[in-house]
Amino acid sequence: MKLYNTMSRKVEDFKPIEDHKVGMYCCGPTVYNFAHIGNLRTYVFEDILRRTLEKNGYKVRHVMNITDVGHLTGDGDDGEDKLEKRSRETGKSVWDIAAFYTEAFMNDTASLNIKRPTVICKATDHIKEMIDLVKSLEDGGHTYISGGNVYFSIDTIDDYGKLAKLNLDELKAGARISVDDNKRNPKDFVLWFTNGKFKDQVMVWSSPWGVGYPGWHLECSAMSMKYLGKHFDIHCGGIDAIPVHHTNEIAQSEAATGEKPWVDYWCHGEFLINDKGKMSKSSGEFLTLSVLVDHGYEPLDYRYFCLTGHYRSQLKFSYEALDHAKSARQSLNDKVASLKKDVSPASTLSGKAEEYRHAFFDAMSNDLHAPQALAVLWSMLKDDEVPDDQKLALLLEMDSILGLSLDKVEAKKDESIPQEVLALVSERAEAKKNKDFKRSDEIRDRLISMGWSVKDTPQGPVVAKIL
RNA sequence: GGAGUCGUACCCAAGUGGCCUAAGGGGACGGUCUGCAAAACCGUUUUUUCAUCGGUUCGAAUCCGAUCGACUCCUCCA
Repeated sequence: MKLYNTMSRKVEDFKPIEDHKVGMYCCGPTVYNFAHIGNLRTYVFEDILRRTLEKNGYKVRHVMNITDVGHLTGDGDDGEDKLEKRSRETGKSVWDIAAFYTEAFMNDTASLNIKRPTVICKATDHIKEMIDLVKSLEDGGHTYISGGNVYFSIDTIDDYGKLAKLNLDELKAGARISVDDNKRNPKDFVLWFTNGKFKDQVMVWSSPWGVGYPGWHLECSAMSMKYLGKHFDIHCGGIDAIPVHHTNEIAQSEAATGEKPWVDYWCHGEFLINDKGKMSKSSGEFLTLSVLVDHGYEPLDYRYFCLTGHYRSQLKFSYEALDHAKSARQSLNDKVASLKKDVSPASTLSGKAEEYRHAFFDAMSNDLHAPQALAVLWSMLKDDEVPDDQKLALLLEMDSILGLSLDKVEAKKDESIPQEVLALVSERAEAKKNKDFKRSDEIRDRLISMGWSVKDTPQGPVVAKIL
């Protein structure tokens, strides 16, 4: 399979460190608020990546962190911890805030049918590992203490910024940001903050440098290496993480272990944007999954919507576009339901079906070209040369990557229809037989007002709940 | 100020030198079917057209340049 590697800026053949196994680390959420649908796009992308790897025969160890501490609202030491800020605003404890939004996040991802990572690790449970990492950096001469904080000195390594292809001289010259006077180099970053910066900081731990809390890049390095080793296959995140977060992770991880490369493949998801540009928690409408649900969409409509664009392209969100995805998914589900009613999935595929199967999985295995794969799916559905039982079998197999829960779509049945409705339907059939169309239309209108639609097919009337 | 991405038919969105007279979905419209609808199925919207202008090439949506427009990053952010 092929994957685009941000480090090389090329699509590369994927070769794992160990045969048939993949270690994959994904930057998780900072749990000070709900995730918006832009955040969630990245987790859908990572889920598709994981499922595609699994489909290609790899056993995937998928690790994701929960950032429940130390994520500052600003750079340097002038920002405020987001959790503490939220705590102050709401009157709840930081621990309650973290627990609440962690659960909300897990619910969101579950409803999007995102597979649960193999390991979910919280930053606050790994302070010791972070301190150890700082210690080894200190032993290696990569740190200095200034203004009460422990900094990583990027001038102690010779390839800082390689992931983002940063030109350090130009950055300095064009720097727009206020430079922290405590830093020797403007791009140096804090490994450990000591206390005394903010009053009433709740989340603090003792360390060799005093009571305080970790810098926010530290957790991903410490936890990924704890669960995946000093060298692992894939590290994922949003593209915004490239220039600062991932750049700093690489710097501190490779400096700490002395091993390069730390990670073989860097995979980044592009942004979801709207008319005004990037979705953000601070400006514009704060679109969460539950807002979409309130508007009458199902979470999987949004998942389908994500699949219609390539993960490395910006995707434009609008309710109109989401409606398209909803309609498409509805008709896919209808197709599956009617196939399930008529046939059982074939145990083997042949001829044309096998060709579609290859086309689909080739598209997915080629840097996750989901839109192409969907096109293959639809062409296959419309192809009369593919028998229905093979269509169903292939759809279900495709869904192992798409994750649209096609396996849970129920075969078309009349079971859950109330007696009252059934009685009206047969009364209408009787009226139609007697050509009493006035009466039959009355009944149809009444059924519609009750929330049921009637469709007259060659096989007789079909009743369905109006959604 | 610096770095980079993108602009595809009504909408979303693939395609990144010849198999493109541009996938797929959505919408709209027309047809079949129907007492009428709905659903389903078929067709049209899509023959030089891929922001505009110019260039390279036997050949460009795809490469190069300019222009216009949109966006992202360099600052917490998926």
